[in-house]
Amino acid sequence: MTGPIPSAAVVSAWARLMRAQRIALQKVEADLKSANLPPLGWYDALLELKRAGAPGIRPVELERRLLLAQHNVSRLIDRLESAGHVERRACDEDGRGQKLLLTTQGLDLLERMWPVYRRAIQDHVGSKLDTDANASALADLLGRLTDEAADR
Amino acid sequence: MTGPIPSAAVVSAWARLMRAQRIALQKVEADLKSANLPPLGWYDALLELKRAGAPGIRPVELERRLLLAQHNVSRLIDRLESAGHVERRACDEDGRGQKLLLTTQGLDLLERMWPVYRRAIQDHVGSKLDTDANASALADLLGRLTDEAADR
DNA sequence: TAAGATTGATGTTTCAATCTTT
DNA sequence: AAAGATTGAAACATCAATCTTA
Repeated sequence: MTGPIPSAAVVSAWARLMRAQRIALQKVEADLKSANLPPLGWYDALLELKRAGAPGIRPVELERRLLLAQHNVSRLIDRLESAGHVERRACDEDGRGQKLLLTTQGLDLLERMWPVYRRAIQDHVGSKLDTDANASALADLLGRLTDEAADR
Repeated sequence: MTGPIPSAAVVSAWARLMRAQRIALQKVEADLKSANLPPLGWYDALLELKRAGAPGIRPVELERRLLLAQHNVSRLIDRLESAGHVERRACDEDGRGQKLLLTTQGLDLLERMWPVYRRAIQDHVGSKLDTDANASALADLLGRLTDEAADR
C-alpha cells in the first residue's frame, strides 16, 4: 500500500457524493415545493407509518429507519400530528412508549406526494444515468458505504 | 421502453444516495466534533478562500461553489468573520460587492482540520470501497448526476 | 441505571422584504 | 429593472436537561 491515504479516487468519490446528493435533493425538494407539497422528510415518515399498518410504529423505530435523532423525531411527529396526518396512541407493551398511526388524511397526502416525487426522481436522477445497468451499479456501490460493521 | 418510470434500479440508486450521504456525513461531522473542530461547512468555505489567494473571493462566487443560497453565505461569513477567520474588504470593480480574505488564523484552522477530515474520509468511505477501481467507478457515476444540462 | 420520549434555550436555515449599486 | 448583499421574523435543528417507566 503506497500512495496517499485516502487515495485521490476516494477523496473524489467523497466530494461527489456530497455534491450529487445536495444537488439532487435540492431539485427534488424544489419540485415538491412548487407543487405546494411538504418536504421530503414528511414523505419518509408517512411512508414508514403506512408500512407499519394497523399496529402502528414506535418513535424509537422511526429514529432508526429515518436516521434521525430522538428529539428531531419527536418534533417531526408534533408537526405531522398538528397537521392531522398522524395520531399518537399509548403503547400497551411498554409504558414509556407510544404507537404512531397514519390517519386517513396522512395516507391521502402520501398518495398525492408520490406522483410528484416519482417524476422528480426520474427527472433529476434517472434521466442522467441513461441505462438501468448504470443505475444498478451506482446503487450497488452506494450500498457498500452503508454496510454496518461497527466502524470505530 | 417498458417497465415503470422511474425503474426500480433508479429508485434504489436515489434512496441509497440519500442514505449513504447522510450516514457518511454524520460520521465525518461526528469525528470533527469530537476533535473540537467546527463543522464541515466551515472547512469548505475556508478552502475556497485559500484557493482564491491574495485577490480574495466574492460572496456570489462562494454561493456558486458551495451550492448555498445568498442569505446562507451571508450568515456563514458573519460567523467566520466574528471568529476571526475571514476579513471583509470593499470590492474595487463592483461597488455592490465585497472581497473576502482568509486570515492567518483561518489558514491555521484549515490546516488543523484537514488531518482529522482526511482520516474520517478514509475511515467512513475509503475503507468501505476496498479498491481504487471501485472508488473511481463510484466517482464517475456520481459525476454524471451533477452534469448540468439545464434540467427544467 | 438505562431506555423512551419530551422540552427550554440556543444556533442555524428559510422566507420575505430591504438596501445599494449596476 | 436586475444583481449583489444583508436583515427581521419564522421554521427547524441541536444541545443539555428533564421526566417517566423498565
